[in-house]
Amino acid sequence: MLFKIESTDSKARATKITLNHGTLETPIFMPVGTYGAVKGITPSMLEEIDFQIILGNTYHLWLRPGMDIVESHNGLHDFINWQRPILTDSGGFQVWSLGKLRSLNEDGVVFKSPINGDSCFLSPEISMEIQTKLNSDIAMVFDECTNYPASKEEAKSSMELSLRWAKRSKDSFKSNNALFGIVQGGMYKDLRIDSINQLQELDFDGYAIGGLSVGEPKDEMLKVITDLSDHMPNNKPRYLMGVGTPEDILNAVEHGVDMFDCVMPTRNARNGWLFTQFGDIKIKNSQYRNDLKPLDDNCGCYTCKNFSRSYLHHLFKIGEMLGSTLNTIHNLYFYKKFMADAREAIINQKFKEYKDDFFSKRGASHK
RNA sequence: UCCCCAAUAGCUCAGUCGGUAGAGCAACGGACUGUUAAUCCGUGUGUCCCUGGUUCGAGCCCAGGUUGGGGAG
Repeated sequence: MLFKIESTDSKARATKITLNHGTLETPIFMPVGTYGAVKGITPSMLEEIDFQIILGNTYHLWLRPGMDIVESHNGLHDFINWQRPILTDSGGFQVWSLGKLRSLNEDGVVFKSPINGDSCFLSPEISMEIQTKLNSDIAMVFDECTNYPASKEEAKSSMELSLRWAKRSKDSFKSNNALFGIVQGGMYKDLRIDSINQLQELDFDGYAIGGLSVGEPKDEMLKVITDLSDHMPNNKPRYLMGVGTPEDILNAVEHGVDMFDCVMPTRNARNGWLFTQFGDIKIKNSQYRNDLKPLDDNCGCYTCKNFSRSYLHHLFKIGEMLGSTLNTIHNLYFYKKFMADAREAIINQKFKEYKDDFFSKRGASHK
């Protein structure tokens, strides 16, 4: 993996990350394709919008279709016909989200498969083995996502377990792909700094901030990001996991984060929530029933260039899958565009103006 | 002409022993942050077909009628 900082504007950075299947230009948003599919949209549409990397998930792909199927395709890229970079999450977050269905010990996590109730076991070593078979360009260490809220003792012991698992992940990872560490520590600044410092000693290819967007208030999330901004290594990519709204993302870019993923543009699209530069549109609302305008006059996406709000309203109301697809195209294009604009603004030393303008156009309710 | 059946929310229908009614869908809102999510959560004032009767009390029982469906001549 090659990493190069091209430009900075205050703490915000524009960088290039070269991986085995291609190069990322940051700040970058990565659409989520948990099961090896970005829901509602084809790989060719993703290429047309020009996404440079998508996510897959160790946990889900391991349970279904299983590694034998992926291996018979020589890895995830051929299985899903996506030849650009892929990042895989380790399964830590998914196992955490199973809640009561799991039990955790030093070795790893025992959980019941939500698919058939089978007892399954996931550990750092197994997660690394799966991710190696998937051949993702970026693998993530197997971590424990700390609950919110958590006492300092709980957050500390969770963070320390994640560190021990990070070391085991690193030790067992035999691949020429990249491996990122994940910072934990709850909402506690000293724990977060301990976590990043100790992860750095293990020397990962990049560092992710985990354990956010788990129900905490926005100001606490932003505080963790700002607490960490001066402690994360400059010469490596920084990835904020699972975030978020456009405003959350730009706030994090301002504090030096390079990479983001979130289900929000794709999931919200399917649920009729469309993002635009002038604020968000809930397309199912009756006010759009006979609205002949596109979602956004200035948007260059396929949906906006060809279809009215009225038509999208109709498709949503009748439950037509084309509505999900057109909405997904629009939301992903919006995310791609505002990230590309942010990158350009950083290169032109105008990030602060860009961000202020973006926030004010979208309205105060989106902070 | 007679017999039988039905009539309850915009639609399709529940409604127990008589105690002034509730589901699904639709409609209208809201939510969604490393996807168990094309998902989830809210919002129901309605001549219970009409008119009488019985009863402390009727969507429910009785009588007559209206409308619709089926059957017999």
